[in-house]
Amino acid sequence: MLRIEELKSINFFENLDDKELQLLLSIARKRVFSQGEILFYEKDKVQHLTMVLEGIVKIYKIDPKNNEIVLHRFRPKSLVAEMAVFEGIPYPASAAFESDGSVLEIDFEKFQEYFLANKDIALALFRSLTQKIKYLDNVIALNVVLDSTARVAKYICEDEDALKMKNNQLAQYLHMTPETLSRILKKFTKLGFVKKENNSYKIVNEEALKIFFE
Amino acid sequence: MLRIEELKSINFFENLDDKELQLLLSIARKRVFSQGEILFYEKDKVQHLTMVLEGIVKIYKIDPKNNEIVLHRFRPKSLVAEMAVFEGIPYPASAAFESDGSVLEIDFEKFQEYFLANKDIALALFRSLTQKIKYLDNVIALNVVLDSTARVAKYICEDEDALKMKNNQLAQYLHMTPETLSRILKKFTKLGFVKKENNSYKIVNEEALKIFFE
DNA sequence: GTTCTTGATTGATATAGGTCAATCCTTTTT
DNA sequence: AAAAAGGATTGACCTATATCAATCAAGAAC
Repeated sequence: MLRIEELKSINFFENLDDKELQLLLSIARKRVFSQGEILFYEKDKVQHLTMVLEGIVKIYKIDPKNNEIVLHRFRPKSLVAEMAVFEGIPYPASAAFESDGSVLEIDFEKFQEYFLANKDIALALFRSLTQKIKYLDNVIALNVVLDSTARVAKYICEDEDALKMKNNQLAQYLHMTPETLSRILKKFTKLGFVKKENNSYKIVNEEALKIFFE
Repeated sequence: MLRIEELKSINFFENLDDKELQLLLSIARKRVFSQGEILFYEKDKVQHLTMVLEGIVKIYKIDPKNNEIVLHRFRPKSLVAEMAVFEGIPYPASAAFESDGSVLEIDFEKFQEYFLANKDIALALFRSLTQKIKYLDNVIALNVVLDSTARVAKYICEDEDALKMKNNQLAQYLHMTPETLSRILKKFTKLGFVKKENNSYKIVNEEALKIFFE
């Protein structure tokens, strides 16, 4: 069951006193999901303000060819799709758990009534919204502005772990086929920008890669 | 010169009293632009909170082939790139005036100090941010998720004026070449979904068009 | 170790959309 | 009305990336 200690550890609520936390507890509940389960579908009606408590939640859209386009992956303690809640519009994308996890579901009507005037909460909401704009801007910068080669270059330069994951998965992250990714990495190898080392690639010449996307 | 009456007409500030407006006036100034002038460039350092007062401002990115990708067009009384101001990051895109116009430039430090606690202002900022998320989501839905055909279908169904503008310009809005747009409209004509009528197209079968993007 | 399974690579081919050039319409200017 | 300019259309071709199919390689299961 959800306990007050759990709420306290969320920096969103760190400045609430015990009485307020108790109130929050009374308008929220925890829901547990296992890997692969759907949190909501695009176009579903929004029922409550949702925060990831545990696990990774991916937000994605499906294109007409049934490809998943992942807009973002949320880690614990993040609000999900609060924009839709505020605007009273349906979810603009779908969400699914990539690992086991749980969410906090908060009655938004009451939350608004009790907590929106709280300056710390309001500020946290601001930050959460601006974060989201940054994420979306990044999706656009990556997928609309750049071609495949630049996309790979950018992603492997900016995310340490990119080259550690399976090629397969990285390709999905980058919204391209594994074949294309493989060919691009081969090209980078030939150019001496990356190197294959016991079955995984390593960046050799970061500066050269940066030219692709800057 | 900027006068208090002008501020009063902005719904962002509609609930401020005269004293507050005077204060606002003292930390803001108006700047006039003519058509085509640049308001700011991507990666420029953000100097102040900016609101469009008159004219249309387009926000765009440049892809490696030097194509403009227009993310949004702002009409008067909209905040521009407030996200970057809040986050203290450089502008994520460029902005230029598509018509003659003007902006209000507000000293953000002081604005934050004096006005952020104001509940109406805070709410207006929320709405402005959530709006922006919607715009970006729309850019993604249009440009990442849909192919050219679906993009045209969606745009002409959802914007009355789309078919009234020059083909040329519509193509740019849709991030494709005029040739491609022309061919797609020809295809739609052949399929009987649109009809050419004294030099401009008209939608005949909206339902059929919707199938492309829903 | 051998087999099985899963993922990576490679080649051949297909497709969407861009590019270039020619021509055809309109609209504006004279 | 004639000429000039700016768009729109069309065809031919090019390029990036997806798709499909055939290996190939490496780790897991036996």
